[in-house]
Amino acid sequence: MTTRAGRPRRRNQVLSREQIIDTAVAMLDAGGESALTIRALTERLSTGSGAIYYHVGTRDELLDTATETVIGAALTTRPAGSAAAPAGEIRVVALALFDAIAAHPWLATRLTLQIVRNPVGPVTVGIFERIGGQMDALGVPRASWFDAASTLVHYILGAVSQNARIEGDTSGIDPAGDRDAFVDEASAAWQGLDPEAYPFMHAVVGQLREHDDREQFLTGIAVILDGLARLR
Amino acid sequence: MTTRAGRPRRRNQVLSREQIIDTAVAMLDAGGESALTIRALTERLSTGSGAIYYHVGTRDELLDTATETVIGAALTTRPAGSAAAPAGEIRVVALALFDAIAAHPWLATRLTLQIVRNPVGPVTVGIFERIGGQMDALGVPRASWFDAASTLVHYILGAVSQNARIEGDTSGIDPAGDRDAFVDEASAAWQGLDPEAYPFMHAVVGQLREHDDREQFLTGIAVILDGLARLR
DNA sequence: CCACGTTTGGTACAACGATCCAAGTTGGTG
DNA sequence: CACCAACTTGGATCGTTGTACCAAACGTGG
Repeated sequence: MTTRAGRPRRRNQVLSREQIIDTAVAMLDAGGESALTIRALTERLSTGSGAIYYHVGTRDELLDTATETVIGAALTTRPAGSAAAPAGEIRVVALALFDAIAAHPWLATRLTLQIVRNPVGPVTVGIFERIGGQMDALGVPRASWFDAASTLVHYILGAVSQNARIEGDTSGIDPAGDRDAFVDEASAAWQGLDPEAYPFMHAVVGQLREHDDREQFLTGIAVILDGLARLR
Repeated sequence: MTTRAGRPRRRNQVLSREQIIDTAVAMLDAGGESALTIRALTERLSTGSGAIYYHVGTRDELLDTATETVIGAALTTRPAGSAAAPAGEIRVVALALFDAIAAHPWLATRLTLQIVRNPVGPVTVGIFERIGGQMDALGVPRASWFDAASTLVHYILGAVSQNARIEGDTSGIDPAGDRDAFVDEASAAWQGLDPEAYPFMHAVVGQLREHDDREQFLTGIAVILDGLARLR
């Protein structure tokens, strides 16, 4: 019970970097990106802004770090347990990202922002390596590996970002109710469109009501895998 | 040359809504999202903030409106000239969006933000209708229309957003030089990764150097169309 | 010519991110 | 045991932002 440090706690460390990041993620989850202010963070941690900047730097760097932390954790799911089929491995990674963004909707914009500004960071590289590593076993010719992996990554990140939902308040105890209300509103809006200008939207409004986001997401992956199979 | 109004200019109208939006888009193109401040906008238009809020509302609404304007303009390319092949029509729409985001990089985050917050708006509906309208001619079974169109839209918007490039300053007279420098930096970073932990990144670093964004984007669409052909 | 709704320019305020600094804390050293 | 130096912390401060609000200017219909 003494202060013997299992981890290399160097000198006086009342506040840790991980603590700040975890709190930031919690605040982002609770109220979205606008809820993470330096002031609110210092108040919740009972500290000053100096400590925050000392440990994690600027607010933008904190958001990047939070993104890397969450995505990194999501990517550690099933670190190649028993060698599964390559298609299955891709599905596992894709669903891990899908669930991560469902739990942390603020990732929707932050993820693309990070990919655009820093395509060399651990987020992009980690996802790409994990997906691309299956190209060989998938039978994709070596010359098309980059194109094939890019197609999958673009689809996965696009679908995952666009499926994010932003709830206005934290009173949403029933997530299914939120989703139903959202689908109701969307289908009502689609139905109200001009049928002659938007024939397709009217044709599929029924499928909108019945579809399952997760299933549709996996269907898209299956479609792309089918398409990739023709590349050989 | 008198003040005879061709369009219904109602009363005293020194400042028009379109003027504000066009100026906002120009400022966004020049310096990114952070460059569009109400103050800078009022200064450039030689007016006050009251006029801005009267015409276009809050800053967030202005950004949404700017997004709708740019995307709407991009979607009017080839409003069904001569009935082309459905795959060609999809390519036209996809490339229009690709070029739009290349010309306006700030769309990368704003587009997903708008889709997430308002999936019923003209942006989402316009893209969806334009892509989905080709499902019938493409031979996709009616029951899969929604899934198929969603797959395409998710891929297109994902790829297009992730391909956006944000330049730091406006001194980039040579866009090709910017791109080469970017690819050089990225490939150097990929090369510097641990080859055992990231074998795939090392395997495709050569393809990264040689690839063309636009071609790769179209390859992905072709892959998905191939996959959709198997749905029948 | 008057009156009233429309449009405009500017002021004011609260909140934000970031910088800076002085005080506090701790482990090692003599 | 005393002391120093580096590390860590909390808060005060500054410049900037979005936006609510208001009074004057404007022009059109009566």
